[in-house]
Amino acid sequence: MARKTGSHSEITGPKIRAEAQRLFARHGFAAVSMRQIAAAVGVQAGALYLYTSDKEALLFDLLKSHMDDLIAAWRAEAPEGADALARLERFVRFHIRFNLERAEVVFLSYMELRNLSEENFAKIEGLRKTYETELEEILKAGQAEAVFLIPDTKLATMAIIAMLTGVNTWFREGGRLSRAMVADIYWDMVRKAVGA
Amino acid sequence: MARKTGSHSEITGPKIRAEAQRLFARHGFAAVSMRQIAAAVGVQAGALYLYTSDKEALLFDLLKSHMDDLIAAWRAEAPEGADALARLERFVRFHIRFNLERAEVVFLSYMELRNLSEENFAKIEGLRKTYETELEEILKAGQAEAVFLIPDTKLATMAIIAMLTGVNTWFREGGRLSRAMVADIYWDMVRKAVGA
DNA sequence: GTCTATACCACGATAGAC
DNA sequence: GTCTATCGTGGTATAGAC
Repeated sequence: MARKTGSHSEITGPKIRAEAQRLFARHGFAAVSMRQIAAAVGVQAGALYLYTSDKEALLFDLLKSHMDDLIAAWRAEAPEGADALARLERFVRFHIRFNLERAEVVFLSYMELRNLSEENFAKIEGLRKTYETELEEILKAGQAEAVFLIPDTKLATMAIIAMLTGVNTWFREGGRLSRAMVADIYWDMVRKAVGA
Repeated sequence: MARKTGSHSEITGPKIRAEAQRLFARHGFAAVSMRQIAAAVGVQAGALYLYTSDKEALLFDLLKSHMDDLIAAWRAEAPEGADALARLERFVRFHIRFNLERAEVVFLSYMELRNLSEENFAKIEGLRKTYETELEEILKAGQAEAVFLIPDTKLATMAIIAMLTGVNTWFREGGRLSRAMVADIYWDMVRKAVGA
C-alpha cells in the first residue's frame, strides 16, 4: 500500500472495462452511451477519457484481450504430441468451456465487429483466423493419418466452430444438461461428422 | 393505372423497407438514423412516419416478414411423405439456399433482436422456435426409425442449425466453391453427424 | 403524400476548476 | 483523478404548409 491518496486508477480502469463489457453485451455498442458506462462505474462521463482515448478503443481493447486470451489459453492446453483424434477432442471441449465461461465478450466478438475501424477490424479478424487455423491443422493432420474422412477441411473448420460457438446462444446454467454433458454430446457429433 | 397524382405510396413503402434492411444490415440498427434511411429512399425524414409508426416497427416488420417467409417456404418444400433421411437432406439444402439468398435479413434476424420490445422479441423467438421444431421432428422421426443415431435430438437441432447458418458468415459468391458444392459438403457432414 | 421547419433531447468529447 | 460545465452535432419524432 504505497499510495494513500484518493487515487483509484488501479480499480477504476478494470471497472470501466467490466461495465462496458456488460453494457455492450446487453444493449449493443451503439446503443450504450459513455454516460451510461460512467454511471455504472460511479464516475462522471469525462473521467472515462482518462482511461480510454474514445469509445471505440474501449470496444477494441475488450475484443483484443479476449482474442489474445483465447489463443494463449488454447496453446497452453493443446496436446502437442497427441494424435489428431485426441487433439480434436481437446479442442472441442476447450472451445465450449472457454466460450461458456466468457459468454459476454464472446457475444461481443461476434456482434460488434462492425463498430471497429477498418484497421482494428482487420486485427481482430487476423486473430480469429489464427485460432481457426489451429483447428484446421488438426483436421488436416487427421486427414493425413486417414483417421478422419472430411470432404473439405476448410469447410469442416467453419462448420465445427459455428456449431460449437452456437452453444452460447442456448445454454443456460441450471438447465437440463450440465456443461460436461453438453461437451460430451457435442464431441460425439463432431467425431461422427469428421468420420472418425 | 387508376392514379395519376404525385402519389408514390406503392413504391415508397417497399423502398423504405429495402433501404432500411440494407442499412441496418450494413451498419447496425442503432447506428442507422431515420435521416439516413430517408436520404437513401429519396424523401425527407418526416415522410417515413407515413409508413411506419417508429423505427422499431421498421425493424420488426422486416424480421417478422422474413420468419413468415422462411416457415412458409419450408412447408411448401418439405417432402411430407418421405423418410427421415430424405427429409433431413431436403432441410439442409433448403436452409443453406434460403439463407444465402437473403443474407441481409438473416444477418439482421440474428444480430438485432436486442433492439425489439419484449413482446416483439417474443413473437420472433416464437417463429424461430416453430422453424427449429420442424427440424427436430425430422430428427426424432429418424431416431424412431433407427436410421439416425443421435445422443440428444434437441442439441442436435441447435448444432445443425448453427452449423448451417454459419455458412452465411464466410460464403462469398464467386469463391472457391459454388452454392451447390457447399450444400453437398454440408449435407455430407450433417449426415455423418446424425449417424446415418 | 411529401415538404420544410423545428421541438426537444441525448450524444461524444473537451476545458478548466479543484 | 475526478468534477462541473459546455461545445457542437445529430438523434427521433411531430406540426403545419402545400
